[in-house]
Amino acid sequence: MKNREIARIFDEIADIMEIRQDNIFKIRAYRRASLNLEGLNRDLAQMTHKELLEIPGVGADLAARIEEYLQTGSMAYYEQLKREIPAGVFNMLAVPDLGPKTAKAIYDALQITSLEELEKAALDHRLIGIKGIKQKTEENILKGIQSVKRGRERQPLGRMLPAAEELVAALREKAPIERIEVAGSIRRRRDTIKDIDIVATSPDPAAVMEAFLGLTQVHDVIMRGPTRASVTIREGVQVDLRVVEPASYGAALAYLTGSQSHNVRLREMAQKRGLKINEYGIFREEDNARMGGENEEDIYRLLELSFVPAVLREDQGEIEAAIKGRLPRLITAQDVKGDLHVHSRWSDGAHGIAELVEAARLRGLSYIAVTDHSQGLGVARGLTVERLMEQQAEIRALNRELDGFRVLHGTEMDIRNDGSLDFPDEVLAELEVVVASIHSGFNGTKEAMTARIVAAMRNPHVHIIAHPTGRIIGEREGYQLDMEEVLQVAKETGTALEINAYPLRLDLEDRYVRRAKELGVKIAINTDTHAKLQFETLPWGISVAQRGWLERDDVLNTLSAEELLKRLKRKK
DNA sequence: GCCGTTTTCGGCCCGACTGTTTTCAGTCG
Repeated sequence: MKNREIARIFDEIADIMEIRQDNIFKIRAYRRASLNLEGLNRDLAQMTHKELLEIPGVGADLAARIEEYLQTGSMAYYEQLKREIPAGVFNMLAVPDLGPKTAKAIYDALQITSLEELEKAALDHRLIGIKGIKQKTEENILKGIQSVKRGRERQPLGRMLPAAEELVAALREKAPIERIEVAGSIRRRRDTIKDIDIVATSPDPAAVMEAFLGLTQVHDVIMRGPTRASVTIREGVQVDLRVVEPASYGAALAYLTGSQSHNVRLREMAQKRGLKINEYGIFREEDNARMGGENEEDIYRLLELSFVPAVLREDQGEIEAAIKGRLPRLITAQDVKGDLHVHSRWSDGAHGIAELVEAARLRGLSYIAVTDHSQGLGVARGLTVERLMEQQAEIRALNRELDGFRVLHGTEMDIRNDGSLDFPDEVLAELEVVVASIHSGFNGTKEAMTARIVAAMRNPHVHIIAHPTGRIIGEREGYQLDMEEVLQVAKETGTALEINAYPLRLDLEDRYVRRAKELGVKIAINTDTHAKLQFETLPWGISVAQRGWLERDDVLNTLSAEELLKRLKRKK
């Protein structure tokens, strides 16, 4: 998928134009388009010209550049701009706090062409004396180079949300705090996170700042002011804290939650109504009278918009929907009645089926499908046909004893390297829920991997494709897949795709979830539980579903067990 | 370069913090 590449190119074009001191609004246009492409829920390569023009911030010119890149693999305008600017200036922009102005000044003075040369120049104190640079700035540039070397990859939500909640708990303990919340892309539940944003109110803001800077997790202080401080924590992740007056809490929370594009849109709308939105509140332009800001709802109300949940704030059509009052009624965890992907001790799970039932009941579920691995997956003690049938007998016996809860018998069947399935049709016909997935041969070509999944979906007994891309966030990329093809065949065959709620999977990705909804492809939100505590991960999957605009009826396992079984039989 | 329940031309979100400055430019989010 070229979306990220093109987003990066637009951002680099903006960088170069900034160095050239081009028109600031033209630069912003490229930045805005870049942001929106990065968060886009569709594969650019699959979109028509008309659809490209519907992307916020993309007009005729940028659509043409996107198409040029998709067709030729390069963008003439970008290549030309890059030739006009020395590589040295460009390379320096990677250093935090070193922007286009300073980079150009350094280049003009020293003709530096790489970060290595920049580091050497800083160590030799040759930067001092260049316009606006003294000792402190030189030191900061050196620090910045170190942080570039360490790298600052986006981190999995699965690790950053717990880290953020730990910081909030520590702050609550050490300082007087009224309201406090994790904001930013964590609150929007993006699957990867760049930094942690926290907003708080307190009767003693200075005490909160002091407590924050003194937390044991804090590794380095980047900046500190009366209302705002930035630090890095162990993992090299940046944490920003904002402390505001209670009357500003909602405005600050909205501001820090973003996305940036969403906020810019709201501020533009406010402007047209003679209002001004900042992180302190929403004000009337003429006399600066405060109209609201204590709660986020004030902002949407004053703009005559439906309240937009944080998970939707990506400037991907939610504002248009909020104007018309047509936002989705997002699915909640309470809507989910069962879990269709659960492992027991029969294969690689840690608990017996009865224990799993008990745990699922406590979570408020009324059914689970036990889907242990199939025979081909030796490492996970996959079940032979004989063992599968023994398991069926145990589940039938258990169901006779259960009241108000049902165990469905299923399998997580391996899709073999050649696209064939690990159980024959007559065995699959015995099962109530057939989940199929790939566990090996991840290095196949896009065509081969797509063909494997498609072959599985074309089997009339396969109900759900589990963790469709196989990715583990921060550890391994998913295998290559033509997701549009997969989605089309899912629609055609009536096969559901899984949102795997395991925090490091979150696979299907949100943008494909939204595409699935557009096409009418059903989604199952499953925990892939291997130990009973893992039922607790359901909310992670719900967040992905919400980011994909899903409502209750888009999700298979919001049905009762009876309705579900009826639905699943329809495929055969 | 984009965009339009005031506009197809003339606008374009808003503020904090730092370092180097005697009032602000640069950078970031």
